[in-house]
Amino acid sequence: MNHTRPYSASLDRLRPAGLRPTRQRLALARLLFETGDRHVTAEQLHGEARDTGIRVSVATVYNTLHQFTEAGLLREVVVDPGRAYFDTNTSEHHHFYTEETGALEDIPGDRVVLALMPNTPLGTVIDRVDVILRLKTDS
Amino acid sequence: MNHTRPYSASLDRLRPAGLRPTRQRLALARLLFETGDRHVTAEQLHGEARDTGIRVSVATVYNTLHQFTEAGLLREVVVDPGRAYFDTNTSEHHHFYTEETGALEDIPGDRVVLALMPNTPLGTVIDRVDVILRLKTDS
DNA sequence: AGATTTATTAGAGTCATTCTAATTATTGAC
DNA sequence: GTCAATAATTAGAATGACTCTAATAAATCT
Repeated sequence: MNHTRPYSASLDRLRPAGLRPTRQRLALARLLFETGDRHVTAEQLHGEARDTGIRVSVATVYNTLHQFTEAGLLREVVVDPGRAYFDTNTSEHHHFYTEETGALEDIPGDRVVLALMPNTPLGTVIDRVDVILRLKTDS
Repeated sequence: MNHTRPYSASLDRLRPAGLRPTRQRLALARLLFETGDRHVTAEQLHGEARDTGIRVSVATVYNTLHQFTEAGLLREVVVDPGRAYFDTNTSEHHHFYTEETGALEDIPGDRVVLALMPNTPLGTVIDRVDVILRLKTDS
């Protein structure tokens, strides 16, 4: 970590996305991107910001997560009807999800291979392929 | 369709699940299972019941969908953070989902083949594998 | 039939998320 | 740098999907 220009990496992410480097966006970008790949909910991120002494409203956390997703900096992962997760790893990969605990993690490397590509319904094309391995604790 | 004993098929579904054959459950079962495979939300099913002249509360629609799912008569499909879909096809299969329209449909037959099985995290086993092909309308 | 158990219900409550309209920050032109 | 123009942030209200509560009603058991 470079403590002399702590925001420069985040700045470089926002600029090409056409997002003004506001105090809130820079701070949230640091929380999201400076500790390796991670999965967060809006509530979690808002809590972390609070704990780090950053004053940011819930609305801004939601706005920022969606703007980052649009800009390709984040990817939304749909595993739970009722809460949205965001993944800082935007490369092609899949997920383990443990419903009981809410734990969401990337499936390492190329451990999932899809041999597929059915014909899509008329007038549509594939936008994304999501594979979720739903886990339960073994009893 | 046998119009002389219109509820007998539904009855036969409820009995083994240990669910009392109430007026509401029988009516909802008919809506769900008598028109081939389908995908519904609670709101949709409640609307259909209303339109068919069945008086049933929202709470009961939710209760019934969850009880049917527990009993293995339905399967929940998670594609949208914010609304739950239920699928009357409980056999192993996967889904197309078009976010723009909310359209959810089964992927026919064996058109998806997963070659996988990564090691799961310690203390867990795979409960279910979900594959969602997210579609967009081609422009 | 009467007692017991289980379901249903209306409406209040909750939770994640989005909206609104007012305030504040950032930018671009001078 | 200053100032207007533009865009972002905010608190709090609003929404939407779902769950809970505790009272009533229906199904089952004896």
